[in-house]
Amino acid sequence: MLHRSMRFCELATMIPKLDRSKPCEKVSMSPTPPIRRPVTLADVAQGCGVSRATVSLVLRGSPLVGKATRALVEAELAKQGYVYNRAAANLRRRTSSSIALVIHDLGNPFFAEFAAGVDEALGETGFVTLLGCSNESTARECQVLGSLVEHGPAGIILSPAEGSDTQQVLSAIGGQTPLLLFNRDLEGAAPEYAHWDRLSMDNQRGARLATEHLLGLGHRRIAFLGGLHYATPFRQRRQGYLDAMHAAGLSPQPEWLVESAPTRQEGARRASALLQADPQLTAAVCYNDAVALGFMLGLYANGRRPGHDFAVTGFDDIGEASLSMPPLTTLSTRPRERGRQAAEMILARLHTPHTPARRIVAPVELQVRESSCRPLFPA
Amino acid sequence: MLHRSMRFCELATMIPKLDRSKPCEKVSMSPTPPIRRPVTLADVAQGCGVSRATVSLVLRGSPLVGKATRALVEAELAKQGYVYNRAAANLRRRTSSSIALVIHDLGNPFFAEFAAGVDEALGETGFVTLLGCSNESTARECQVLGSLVEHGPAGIILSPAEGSDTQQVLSAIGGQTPLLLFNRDLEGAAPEYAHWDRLSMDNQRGARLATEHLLGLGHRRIAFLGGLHYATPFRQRRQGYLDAMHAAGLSPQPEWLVESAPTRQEGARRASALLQADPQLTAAVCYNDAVALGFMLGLYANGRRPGHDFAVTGFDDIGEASLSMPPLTTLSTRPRERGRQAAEMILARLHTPHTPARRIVAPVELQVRESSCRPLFPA
DNA sequence: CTGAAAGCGCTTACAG
DNA sequence: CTGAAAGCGCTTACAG
Repeated sequence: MLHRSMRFCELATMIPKLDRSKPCEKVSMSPTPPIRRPVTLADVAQGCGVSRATVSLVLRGSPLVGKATRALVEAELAKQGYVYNRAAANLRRRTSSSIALVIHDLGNPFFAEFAAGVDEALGETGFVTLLGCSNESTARECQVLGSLVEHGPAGIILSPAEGSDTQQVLSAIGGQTPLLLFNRDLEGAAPEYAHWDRLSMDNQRGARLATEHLLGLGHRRIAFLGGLHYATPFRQRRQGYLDAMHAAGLSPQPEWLVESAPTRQEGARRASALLQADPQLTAAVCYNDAVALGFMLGLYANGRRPGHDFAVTGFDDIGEASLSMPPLTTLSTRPRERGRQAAEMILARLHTPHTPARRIVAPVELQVRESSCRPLFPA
Repeated sequence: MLHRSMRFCELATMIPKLDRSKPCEKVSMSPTPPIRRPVTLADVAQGCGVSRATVSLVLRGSPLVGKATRALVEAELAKQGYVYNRAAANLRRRTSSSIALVIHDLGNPFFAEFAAGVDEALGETGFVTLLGCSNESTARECQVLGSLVEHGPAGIILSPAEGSDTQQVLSAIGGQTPLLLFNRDLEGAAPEYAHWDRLSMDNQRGARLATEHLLGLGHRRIAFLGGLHYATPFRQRRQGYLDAMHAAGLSPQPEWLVESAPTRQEGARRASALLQADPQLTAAVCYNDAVALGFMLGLYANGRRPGHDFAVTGFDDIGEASLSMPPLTTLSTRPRERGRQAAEMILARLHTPHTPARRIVAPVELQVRESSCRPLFPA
């Protein structure tokens, strides 16, 4: 931790000093506007002949200050174009008005939507989002956490990179700041830090619902496509699929379980192989909507018609499945709402720091399309 | 502006005061770890019997401090788990280590990738990203800018909401902080603020290249699909299409120009109508990859085979077109690189505040697929 | 090479 | 109802 601090402090020396100290000598021919020292409370106070304290009280809407004085000060604030320096106020009050949000893959629209939800909810409460992207690297995650924590966030929302563990995270943030884990768990569970809140999706139940839906339509040869085995959500979703199959007395064939990166590209690429491995397949549960969409394109390219001769369902992590193409019956995870929920959880933690950790598993909703097709090949 | 400040100041009173002042009375049975007052330079200084100044010098890597002292201090820093308070340092030094990033639609993967690029490049320089989402609302954009500017960012990167104008933005940020406009221009050009940097994509040339590519393959009846007329990039892209068509001596039919929201849903929905309006169409330039992908699905659903009997090209804003389905010849805009570029531009502005504004139009690259098809219906 | 002191822009008891 | 003063956690000339 020492080294981290050191490194970032040294980085600070690279940051140019914005020299706003000397009032600008206005050169009339210069087309660029002069850089002025930002106006402070003291400037405003002097401008209208009251004390800094009074100006501060006006700003904070205190009832202690008289009507006339208030009007005077407000006019002066507007006139000088005063901008509140929240960093200074936070320092003095020992408060924070920011929350750090560390995302392992912002390029993934699921997490982008999540981030938008977090920011939206925080903004409504007067908090600001400190963004950090780890790009699925635990090393970068540590750096980013270390850097953000120096800005004194009141809390951290972390969607951990694959493989990041409790000790790493802990030593990066120092154990003072409340943390909320989103979507994934950390490795190396350390029970003494079980006070971290958690928010995740009910992946297992969702996959079970989707599989049961297909079984209910009469499908028997159902594939589970996409996702990589090291990801927690993958294991949970696959388990839900297996649960439903086993409960129906079916043994999924090994070739029905196909791992792939959770992308359209891979979904599309797997279609031919899957249809060759078992031409009798009539349905698939897809790991997420990206895989499902790619798989649908792959089906088309192989002369199949999803929704007519092949049933596809999948998790609608990203919102892609809400595409108006009918075949997909989807499992909705509503990432933006999850973002708002995460924001509310971490803010709640600030008011009640000593409450036991909350572990929320958000429900997943099956949205059935009319066109969900029955199998062409009876079992 | 006054009212804005006021509102946010009042919001501040909602922010709970993290009372870290009194050292925790450790209750041994409590399972939650004690909240300690964060350790400061003074604590460390006292802990190893040097002055605060010395500790500060050690942190900042100054050569002025002796080897032995340095080692002593470093040990103490590690022992106490010191976390640098960058806000305090920034206050004292009158510097800033953050950049505000305001995005009108983070759910759009193009802007999510852009944001990731910004954050990546900023992180490498020791800066932190203050995120704000305007959700395509100019009112929220003003709020968000007002809130972020109170945190004293060294610069602002703004991807403006549709319809936001110079005066609004200016009065929200106060005219002191350097600003970079990404992707869109503001309405109500005010020449005195022409010092704002701009970064956008060469939409017109890109669309022209794509159209010329199709013309070169022999296509004559080419549609331009998707996008909404009020968006600047739409008008630029459509203009590029029109330029190429006119240069080839062709007059695009009115029914070839179809506006729609830039989504897969709309792209898919427009396919049938477009094929009915002119069954002789052999190719389309799509506004972006979302539209193109939806349109491809729509073609399949209408019994056409993109890449075989219909040529599709489009802007690959989002990276969707890099889907391994062959039909799309794409125009790459590389949003993540644009993000890095924006970060570099705004950081450069800090070193050279009085340089004239830079207006960069990033090139767009045509990536031709082998499978680009020739028209089935000769002109 | 190290320490005492002033100050960044705010807030907040405490007098008056 | 208003003002003088202390202090949040740092940095930085300036002495020594």
